Amino acid sequence: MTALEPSPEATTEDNEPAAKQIPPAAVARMTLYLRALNSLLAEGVERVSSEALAEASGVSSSTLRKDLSYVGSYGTRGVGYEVQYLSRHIAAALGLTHDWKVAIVGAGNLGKALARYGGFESRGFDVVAIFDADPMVIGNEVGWLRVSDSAELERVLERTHTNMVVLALPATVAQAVCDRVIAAGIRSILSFAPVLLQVPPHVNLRKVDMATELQILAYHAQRAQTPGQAI
Amino acid sequence: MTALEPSPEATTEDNEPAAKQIPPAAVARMTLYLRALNSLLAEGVERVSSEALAEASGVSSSTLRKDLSYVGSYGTRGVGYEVQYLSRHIAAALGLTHDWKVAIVGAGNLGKALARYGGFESRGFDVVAIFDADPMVIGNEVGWLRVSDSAELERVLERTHTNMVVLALPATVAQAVCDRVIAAGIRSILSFAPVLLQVPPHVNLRKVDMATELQILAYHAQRAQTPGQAI
DNA sequence: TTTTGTGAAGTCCTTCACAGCA
DNA sequence: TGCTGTGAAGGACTTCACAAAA
Repeated sequence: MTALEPSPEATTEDNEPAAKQIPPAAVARMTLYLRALNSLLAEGVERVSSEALAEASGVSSSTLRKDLSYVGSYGTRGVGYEVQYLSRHIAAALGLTHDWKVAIVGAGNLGKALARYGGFESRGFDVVAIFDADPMVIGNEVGWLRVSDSAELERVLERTHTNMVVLALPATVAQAVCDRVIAAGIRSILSFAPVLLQVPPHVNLRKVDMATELQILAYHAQRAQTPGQAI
Repeated sequence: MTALEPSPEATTEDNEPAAKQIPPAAVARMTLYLRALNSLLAEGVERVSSEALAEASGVSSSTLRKDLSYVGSYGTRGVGYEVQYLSRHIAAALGLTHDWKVAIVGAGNLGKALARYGGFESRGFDVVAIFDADPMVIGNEVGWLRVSDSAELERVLERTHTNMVVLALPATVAQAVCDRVIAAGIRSILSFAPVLLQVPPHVNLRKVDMATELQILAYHAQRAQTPGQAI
């Protein structure tokens, strides 16, 4: 029991939850290990060393072993890791045994692309609804779904048991919709809106901004070409 | 060979920032400051304190001031920062004075969505081409562009002076296309393919994986709900 | 007086190196 | 013997706290 905590004492009356915090950087890399493991599994590989898995994931082997040590010791010294066994344990540690129902808010170019993207289902996320406020768009088919009216947001989120929301909205309306989604009880949000969203502490918000990514690339590119440049 | 080394001091006197290495985490935040500053500019705000800009960017004021210190000192003690002036200097530090021509490879759902997304142009990136290998897709209109044949990749990249490429491809073909793009001389790549890409050291690669983002959210969500759970 | 810019302290993450086990 | 698991060392980033400047 409580295989997730490497911490020695299973305290009786502890105010803090037992499971230890995994460093954010390690959590992000876990998803890489999972992807690499599933890829190996598809190739029929049964065992893998930390060296090989690290290379397949694009990290150093010491980083890999340290990361795995946060979730437990599932390898065999002198041998390596059993691919399927390790994959299951990482998935469990990440909470992917849970059923995740995802709703997309915004049926513009990006929202539709996300709804049609096959990569979610295969990794344990069910897209169960997509919303828009535009009467010209409401009711349209997008993949297997039909666009719901944003006015029905709360009702549909509840009916579909949605527990994750993706915001694919223009910056101008993102905060207002975000507030409604949170009021409806959602605590996990992935936003593609290029704007800072204010959320209460119990809500988990992640942001993806494509223009930001290009800007970061620009910095490195400019640096490689012209080392030293003022305005 | 590029002079990327973080050489401590220039041999001559150094009043200027002198192109020092900026920590990656700071570079990422610079894009937030830039976004916030441009937003303030649009509102007609002329001056801003580190406290206010930090709040608008979602960081602490000490982090903001430390980050700004990497690119120079553009504030006035006791007063704050002039919005436009600071915005220009950060843009220059990020290399956004350069003209960036972006090509998108893959005209599926995501590729098309990216091509039609207006947020790139407004932040200094010109989308100049979009490619696909499917004869049914080649020639179709996407936004202001027409889908080019992947077979013409090298020729079109050169003709359009592309210096950044976005890969919006399935995992299976991403590496092959990536290799071609690099052979064509591109050194800045943003990949949306859910696979580890192998690139030579002089190439700058950034990755965005939407399923990964959801998995990270899942970890935090599961943790908030059920503290301690085995497989 | 106000607010920036920055050494120094503190915290978090990565890498090292080897003990521990199969 | 070979490879994992992990304390300890080393670095990188963040926060603190205050001197410097307007």
